[in-house]
Amino acid sequence: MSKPSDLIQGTLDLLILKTLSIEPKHGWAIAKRIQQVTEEVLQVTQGALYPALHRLEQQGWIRSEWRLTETGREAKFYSLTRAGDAQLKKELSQWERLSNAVGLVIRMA
Amino acid sequence: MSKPSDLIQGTLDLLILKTLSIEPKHGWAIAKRIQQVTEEVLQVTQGALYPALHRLEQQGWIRSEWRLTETGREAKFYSLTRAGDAQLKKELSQWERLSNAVGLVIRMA
DNA sequence: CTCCGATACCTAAATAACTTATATATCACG
DNA sequence: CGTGATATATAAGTTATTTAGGTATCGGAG
Repeated sequence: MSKPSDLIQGTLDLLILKTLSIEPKHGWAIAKRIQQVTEEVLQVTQGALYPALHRLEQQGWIRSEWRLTETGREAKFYSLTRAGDAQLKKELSQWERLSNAVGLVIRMA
Repeated sequence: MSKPSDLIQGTLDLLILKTLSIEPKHGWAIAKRIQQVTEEVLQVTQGALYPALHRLEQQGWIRSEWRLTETGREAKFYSLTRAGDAQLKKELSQWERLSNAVGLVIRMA
């Protein structure tokens, strides 16, 4: 099944913000979605997930609200704030910048 | 001059190993090379550089030797070991795997 | 000749993000 | 009624980094 290998440090905020930019979701669903989209390459464990969500909420980038899931269970739904959208754009361009730079190094002759 | 923004956490070992796979270099020169190749996007500070070099040497992935630089100064030259070359390949494929996964998330509809 | 900026090495304290482990509770299913 | 999936959460420990120091040599300007 290939080892989990998890995350690239510092990208979790970006992954969460991007996921929420599609539509509001609760924590568990965010993690599931990221794993699904990446074909299980990225594993978002609870110990990383919940602190990250609280971090982002404290920054004012996301906001939460208890609602019912499709399956009728209580869950904390998070949605992107306007500031969060701006932050997402920042983190996206930062990621492009840095990951391209890594690419330059690993492809250097 | 655009903010430094430095590194993606966990990629420094890869950057160093790759740089040394071209040719042996001393620490200072490794840092300079990475900055140069990335057009100053990646900044390798000394506080990150030297501990990383010691880490890699302890793992047996690089080996060191005092020699003279082109400008006639003593410096510790590092070169890749066979194990280091294997490790480089591992880290390269790991990077591809993970950074592609991030790409999937940030490009998801 | 002396001072300064660049080269070259190094370490320590603090911070941040993550991993691992644990805890709780509900729901669906057999 | 017990188990596995859903759902949230925190605590302890690890690790890589940032920030801030410290040492020393060399070349060139003044």
